Amino acid sequence: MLKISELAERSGLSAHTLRFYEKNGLIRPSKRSEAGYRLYDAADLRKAEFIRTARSIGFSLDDIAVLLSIRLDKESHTCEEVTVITQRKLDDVSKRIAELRSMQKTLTILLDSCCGGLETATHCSIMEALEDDAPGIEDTDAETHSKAGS
Amino acid sequence: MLKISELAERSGLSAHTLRFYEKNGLIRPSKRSEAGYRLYDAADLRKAEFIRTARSIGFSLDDIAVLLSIRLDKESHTCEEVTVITQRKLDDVSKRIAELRSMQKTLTILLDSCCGGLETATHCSIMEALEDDAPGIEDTDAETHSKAGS
DNA sequence: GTTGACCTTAGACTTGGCTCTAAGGTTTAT
DNA sequence: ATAAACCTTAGAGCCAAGTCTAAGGTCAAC
Repeated sequence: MLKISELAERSGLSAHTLRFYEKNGLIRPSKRSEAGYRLYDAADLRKAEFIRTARSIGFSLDDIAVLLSIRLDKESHTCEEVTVITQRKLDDVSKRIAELRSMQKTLTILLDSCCGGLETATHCSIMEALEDDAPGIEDTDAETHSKAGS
Repeated sequence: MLKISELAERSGLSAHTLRFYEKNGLIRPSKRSEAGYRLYDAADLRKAEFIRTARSIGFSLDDIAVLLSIRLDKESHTCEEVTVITQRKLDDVSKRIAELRSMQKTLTILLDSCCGGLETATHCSIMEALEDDAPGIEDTDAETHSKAGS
C-alpha cells in the first residue's frame, strides 16, 4: 500500500491535489492506517492515472467524476454516454480555439501594421486601431460571432 | 455629461464593470455631480470604447492599464513598447491555441475510435484509451511544452 | 528521547474578471 | 408627497482547479 506522497510521486499528482480530488469525490484511498494515514492500492494508482490522463486531455473535474462513475460499472453504461461527454468537450475546445484564432488574427494584423520601432507612439497604428471600434480590421469578430450580422 | 448608466449603454460595458475598472485604475469620471454621481465626458466615452476594444482582442486589464498610460502621453512612449505588449499577447494566444489544438486532436481521435452506440461501455475504446498513459495517441503533448526538453 | 520527515484536518488564499448585494442617498415623474 | 428609477459605497460571491497554511499527530532514525 502507498502513502499519499508515494501515490503522488507515482501518479504525477501532488498530495495536495489528491486530497483536493478526494474532497471532490474523485478518488478515495481504499484503506486507512491505524493512525489515519491514507493508504492506496494498485487500483487506486490506476484510478489516479486515469484522472491525470483525463485532465491532460482537458476534461473538467465534473466530467471526470462522470467518467469515473462509468468506469466503475461499465456494464451499466453505454459508449454513447462516453462520446456525449467527449463530444461536448471537443465542442468547447473548438469554440475556444475559434475565439483565440480570431484574437490571433487581429493581433497579427496589428503587429504587421506597426513599425515597432523607437519612434514615439504618436502615430502608432496599433494605438490608432484600438481607438476605432473595428481596429483597422474589417473582420475582428472577436466576441462578435455575428457572422450573419450586417 | 453622461451618468454611469448612460456611459454603460454607449460603451457596451455595464455600470458595475465601469466601477470595477475604476477601482482598478483604468477609467475615472472626469467629474462628479454635487451629489457625488459620476459624470463622464466624450473623452471618457472614447476611453471606455478603447478599453472595450482592447478587451475584445484579448488584452488583460493589466495590459490595458499600460496601453492607457501610453495613450495618455504618446510622445513619451514608443511603438516598440506597444508592439512588445501586443507580441507578448500574441505569443500567449498562440501558445494557448497550440495546447487546445493538441486537446482537440486527442479528442477527435478518441471520438473516431469509439462507436458511440448504445452498446455497454465495457469495451469502449475511449475508456480504454484513458486507462493508458498516452491514450492511443503518440502525440498528446497537452501541457508538455517541452519542445526542447529531453 | 528527540529531531526531522512524514501525515492529519479545516479552511483560507490565489488568479482574473467580473457580478452582485446591502444599505442608503438622489432625481424625476406624477 | 411619494414611488420608481436612478445613484453611492464597501465588500462579498462566483468560476475552476488547485495551492498553501496552521496546528497538531505519527513514525523512523540516531
